[in-house]
Amino acid sequence: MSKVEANKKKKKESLLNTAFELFTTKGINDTSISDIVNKAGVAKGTFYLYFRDKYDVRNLLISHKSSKIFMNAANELKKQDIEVLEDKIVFIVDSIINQLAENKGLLTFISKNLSWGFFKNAITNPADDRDVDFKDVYYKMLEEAEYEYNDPEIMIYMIVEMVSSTIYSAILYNEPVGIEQIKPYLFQNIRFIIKSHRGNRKITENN
Amino acid sequence: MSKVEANKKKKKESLLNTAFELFTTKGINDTSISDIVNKAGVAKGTFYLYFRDKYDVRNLLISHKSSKIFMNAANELKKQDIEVLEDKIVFIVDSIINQLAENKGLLTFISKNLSWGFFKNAITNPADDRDVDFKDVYYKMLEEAEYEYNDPEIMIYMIVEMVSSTIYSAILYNEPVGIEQIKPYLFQNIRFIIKSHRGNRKITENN
Amino acid sequence: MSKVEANKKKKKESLLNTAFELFTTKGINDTSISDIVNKAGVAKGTFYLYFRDKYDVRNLLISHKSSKIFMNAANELKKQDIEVLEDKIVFIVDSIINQLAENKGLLTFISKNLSWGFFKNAITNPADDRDVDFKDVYYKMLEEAEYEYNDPEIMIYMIVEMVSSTIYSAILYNEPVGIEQIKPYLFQNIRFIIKSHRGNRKITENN
Amino acid sequence: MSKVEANKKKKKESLLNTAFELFTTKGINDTSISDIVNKAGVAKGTFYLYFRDKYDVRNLLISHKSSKIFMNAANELKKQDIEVLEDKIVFIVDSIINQLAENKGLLTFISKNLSWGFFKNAITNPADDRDVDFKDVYYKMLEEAEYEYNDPEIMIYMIVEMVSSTIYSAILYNEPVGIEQIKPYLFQNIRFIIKSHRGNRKITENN
DNA sequence: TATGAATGAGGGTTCATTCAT
DNA sequence: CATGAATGAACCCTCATTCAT
Repeated sequence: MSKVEANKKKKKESLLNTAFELFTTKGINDTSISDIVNKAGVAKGTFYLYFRDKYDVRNLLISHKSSKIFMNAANELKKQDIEVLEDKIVFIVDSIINQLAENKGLLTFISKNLSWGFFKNAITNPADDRDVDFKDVYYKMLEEAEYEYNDPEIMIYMIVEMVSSTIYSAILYNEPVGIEQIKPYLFQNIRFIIKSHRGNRKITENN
Repeated sequence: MSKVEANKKKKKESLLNTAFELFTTKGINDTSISDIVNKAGVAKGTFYLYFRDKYDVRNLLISHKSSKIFMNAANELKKQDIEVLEDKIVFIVDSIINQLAENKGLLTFISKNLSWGFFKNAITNPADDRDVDFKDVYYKMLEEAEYEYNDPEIMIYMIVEMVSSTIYSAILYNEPVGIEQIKPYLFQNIRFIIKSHRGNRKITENN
Repeated sequence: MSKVEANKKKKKESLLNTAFELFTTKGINDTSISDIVNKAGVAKGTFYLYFRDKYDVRNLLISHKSSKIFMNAANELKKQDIEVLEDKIVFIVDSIINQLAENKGLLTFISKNLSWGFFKNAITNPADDRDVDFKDVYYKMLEEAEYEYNDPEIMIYMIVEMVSSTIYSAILYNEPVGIEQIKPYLFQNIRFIIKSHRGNRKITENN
Repeated sequence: MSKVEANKKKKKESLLNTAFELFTTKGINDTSISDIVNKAGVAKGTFYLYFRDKYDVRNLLISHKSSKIFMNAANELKKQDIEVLEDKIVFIVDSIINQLAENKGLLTFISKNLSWGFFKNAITNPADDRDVDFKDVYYKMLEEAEYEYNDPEIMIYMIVEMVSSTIYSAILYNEPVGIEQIKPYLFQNIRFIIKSHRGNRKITENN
């Protein structure tokens, strides 16, 4: 029984991995279900046992992959000794950018398919146990911060949108300039956005 | 001769309009060339007299439509009596946002299909005589400004990307909040971006 | 399992037969894949499960059909008691001619589509287990012959080309004369070709 | 008026030449009428003023081109001082082979499209004033010969078929051997064919 | 569960032919 | 005579989906 379960999981996993590879290399439009099952080495009918269609696969992949990226960044952050909120967020963004710069297929895939609504949902309702809850991390960071912040959701929205749209062409096409040249401006803007949402300084026991 | 020429223009125009309508309602992936020609009332072969494929149509449409929007904004600006660079740009952005809020199909269409590389090309190499040269307008605004500006291309890139990505979900889904609530933050960020690129004050005859 | 396999074979066979019928009546250029599948009573997609395109079908048909013809001739020869090489080859040619005279569609089809390169390949690399290896038979005949022969490949090439080109218009159009009137000349020429390639008489135990 | 006539002729000529170039390089199946008129620089409708379809063009071209080749060979022969019929025919064949070996596109074109019936018609009913009457030349050669010949039409048929089918793969693919290696066998066979049709020696005034 | 043969609608594209100019 | 815009039938081929095994 457990063996059967394991086998099923393996098959699903294999389909997801194969689909991801094809989506990031050929694009989702040019990837057929035939392509996926052939490469994964399973029968066509099997695909429909696990997924409704390829867009179903895409959604799962985006959730997993973006969650993974964020988790990596969050884990990196933990190892550091950073206190100020701005520094933390910039650190995370920097880590995410670096991961995406290393994996341009993934960047294309996510950029072309990610919408804010979906992102918000994916990141706050983890589909998989191993997926991280971004919202938790974010609000914990805010709690630990020295200041209070107004409209924190708008704040993170602006940051996410600015970052996600800005890095795409810089990483992929070095347009208008390479990602490393964009970073200083980007980080400066992030800091500004955060600062502009800043409220009162919190009164803590330490003060 | 002129009659034939006029007829050709009309036919091409008709195809473009029909394609636009279908692209904005059904999406480009779900729009077939058959759909377009059927709705436009021409034969299938006729499509290929004017366009290479539907992506060719898409590119032309994006160029025309985004140029049109910008032109409207620029014309509005002329009627105002605004002097400061920040104010001018915010005014233009505001006008563009308002136009897109009025035409959500267009917003979807442009957002899903516009890339910076293409935008840059389209807007600086107008395909049509009636299309405006955005670059000209931008650099003229810089010339007239009180200050000099560093890396003006990066500056406009950041603004364009931030605006284009931010307004999408706010206008279409009121997520995370409605566009009117986003605007103050957006404009504030724009002003900050501009300010952070500011160089020396220019020495003019008036000083 | 076996039932499925049998069904597949039947379907492929059906497509091949239908294609053959259409190719020989309408010609390959005027036969579309739609024609084939309609007549065979299968779906269009099914065609592509078995063949790459109609030229793939053509090649298979030529291989099978020409192999079949030759096999019939060879089998007939076995029943005879013919010793001399010239007589053997003339017998085979005669048998082939008679078969083609009986089936003019096949003659047209083969003549219009057979090239020496393809023939050589098809006949020496049988695609199907049931297809005969012409080369084997030929070289065995040479071995059993009383004499040795120079350039046997050129010899058979000349014979094949002369026969194949000569009989076409004689059989189909009685031009310049009917096939029966051509035969004496043809056989005479074959004998001459063979004789002109003759080398030494072999030394056998009987001598 | 004459100028108009000349212009018409020029246009037709241009279409024929262009079609020939395309037929010999891309093949007749892959050449569309659009291709022809585009390359020839005339309007599509113009094509239909001169030809019924592309097969009409093909037939004209085959007549002209094969007539031209034969005419060249016959003219070469005149310059020689050859008396014996066998030598004359071998000389002509050799000349034709050499011409085709120099122009492989033409060889493919003619081989793929020439049938004996058509050849006979084309060569005995010259379409153009400048086209040569092969039959005349042939029968004149027979008249001048030392012997009488039986079934001269079969004789030339056998020769033409054997030559035309034999040289194709030798010239184009060096299969089974190159054309120069085939020639000795070919010429030997031609001589044999002629000899085998030989009748009585003619009684002439010189004897 | 897993298979993969079969389907057939529908996609993009080409092209010979016509005909108003 | 010459043009070339317009046609639309017909082509090849793909592919998501089903279902008997």
